[in-house]
Amino acid sequence: MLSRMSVYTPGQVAEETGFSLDTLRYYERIGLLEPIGRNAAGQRRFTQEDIGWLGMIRCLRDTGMPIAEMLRFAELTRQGEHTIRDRIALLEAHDRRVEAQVANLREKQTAIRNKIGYYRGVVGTGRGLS
Amino acid sequence: MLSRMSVYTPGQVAEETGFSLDTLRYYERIGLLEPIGRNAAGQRRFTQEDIGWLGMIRCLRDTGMPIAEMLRFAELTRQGEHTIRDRIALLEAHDRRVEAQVANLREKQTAIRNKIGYYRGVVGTGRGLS
DNA sequence: GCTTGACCTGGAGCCCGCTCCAGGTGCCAT
DNA sequence: ATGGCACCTGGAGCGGGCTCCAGGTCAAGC
Repeated sequence: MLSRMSVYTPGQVAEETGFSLDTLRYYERIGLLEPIGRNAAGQRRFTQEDIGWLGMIRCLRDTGMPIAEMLRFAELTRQGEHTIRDRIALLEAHDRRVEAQVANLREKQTAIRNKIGYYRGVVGTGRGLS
Repeated sequence: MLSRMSVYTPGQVAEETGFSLDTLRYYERIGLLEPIGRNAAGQRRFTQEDIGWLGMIRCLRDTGMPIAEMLRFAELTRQGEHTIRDRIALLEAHDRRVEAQVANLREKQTAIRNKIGYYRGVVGTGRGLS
């Protein structure tokens, strides 16, 4: 415990973010994370900021954004403040896709529930309807 | 137009269901569809029932069910009415996963919208906050 | 009778997003 | 000083779900 100055080992970050060690390394390799700081021995030490960024990545991934587009977002972010409007546009477009996703999910879920209801009717009466 | 007796060519089915020709053939190959009827020339002719089943497949796929599990469902269906309770259980379990999916999507979407709001604040005031 | 187009088959290939591996280094506790 | 463990690297491999291809068959229209 020599540093309470908010750095985290790969293991801790994996634990906290739910990404595997391999995935964290992979994301750094492809440039989705910018190069993570290292200690004297060459081991990664993540900052609070890295973890925040990983939180964003987690949101985008979980909502189905492909890596290529997350890379685009990462690049914009690296380019500084003059890209904020582009970032807003990107996130809004994504938000719309998420909305569509939810709508589709709900629609299909309704159909599945209808099927369940139909099956219940069949077992309920003890005789097949189709 | 020799048959109005409800059979459909692969092209028509692809059109209607949104599955590609290759995907339809693939699904038949792996047993997700049972063997599709053929005309004299060996070309597939889908029935209304086939199309109905494809509708179910579409629901399950769009809600993220893996093919392996759809195969299990297909197998149960083929085995007849005594598997209906199992089918209900399978669909209910899936329905719960869909519910969780939607909840997760909504949660992440909220975070994304917050980020958009934050970015708006930044461009709005013309000065960065982070 | 010839072209065009929709279809057929078996099998190879592809993309995505990781995941695993071998071989090696360094820190820490006993 | 020795063992164990967390970590390192570059590169290969994998699983899921299609997608594409070559080479061939038939049917209908010009």
